[in-house]
Amino acid sequence: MAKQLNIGTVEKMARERGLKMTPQRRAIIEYLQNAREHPTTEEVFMAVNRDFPMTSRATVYNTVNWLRDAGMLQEIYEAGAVRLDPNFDRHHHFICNKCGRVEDIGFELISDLGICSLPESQTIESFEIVLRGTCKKCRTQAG
Amino acid sequence: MAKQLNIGTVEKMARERGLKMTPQRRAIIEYLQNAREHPTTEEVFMAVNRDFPMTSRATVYNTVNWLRDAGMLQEIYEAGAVRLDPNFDRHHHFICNKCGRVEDIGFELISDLGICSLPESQTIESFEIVLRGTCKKCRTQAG
DNA sequence: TTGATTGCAAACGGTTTGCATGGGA
DNA sequence: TCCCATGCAAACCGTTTGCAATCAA
Repeated sequence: MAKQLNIGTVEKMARERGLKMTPQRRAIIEYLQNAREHPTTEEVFMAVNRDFPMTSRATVYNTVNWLRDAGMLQEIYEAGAVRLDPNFDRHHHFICNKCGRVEDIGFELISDLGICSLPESQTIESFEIVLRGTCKKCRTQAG
Repeated sequence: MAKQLNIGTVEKMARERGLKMTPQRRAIIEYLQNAREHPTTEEVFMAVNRDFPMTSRATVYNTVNWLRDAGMLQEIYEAGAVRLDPNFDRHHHFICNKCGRVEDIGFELISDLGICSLPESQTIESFEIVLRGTCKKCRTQAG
């Protein structure tokens, strides 16, 4: 099972650290745990306020940073703004050159990364593969 | 030989497109073609002005965007600001988790990327591997 | 000569901060 | 009750834009 942002785990973590669960935080986490589109913080802000007014931008940023620092949210740096990924299991990314959509690629789908002759000047702790190309939607639209 | 930002190539490209070479552009390109540290635009601005006052921030951004659009400069999106990479040959990146330093990894040093079972919903045009860990400097300092 | 490029300053968009009010444990 | 969290607005920082003056071709 993939490690995925989950409100139960967040509540446990909050209790352990003496932090509080508020309706705003719950709404943000509930939106993020189902988000498949790697939303920006602005998109989270708008979506949450559609369902649960009023949550301020500052609260969205606070909550997102809190989750990120706790390792429960991955940030993807793209042009313009940071995108959020509730999947914190090891995985890779596909970025569409046309529309900018970011898709998760399961870690197990790419195998045999042969690091054959890296000079030993760095200690490698993790790696991620960023694939770029055209997504299904753009490919069928462009013909 | 790696494809590397080079003032001769830029001059040729400028001539072909009817664009002008100015002292400011020359200074920016000369700095970038020797830069090994993946500078931010702000760092380019400061370095160029140390040697060649006065070049405005706007000019640095214009020139960088022009080179990027011509495919002669790669941008690396990291937290905070975009970093610039005069190496536009295929290569991978190593990012230090401690100091944030970005190092180039030769494309040929990592082989055998086995894409074994990608669903065929995307067309892959390129890929880049982002390695994360501790760089030599931070490793020896931290002991 | 002439249109691309420059410097400047203001605008812009994403993110952070300070502070008084409000609310969860 | 006691802090933590909230909303708001201003600040911040990287980047873009508008404009008049300038300069490479």
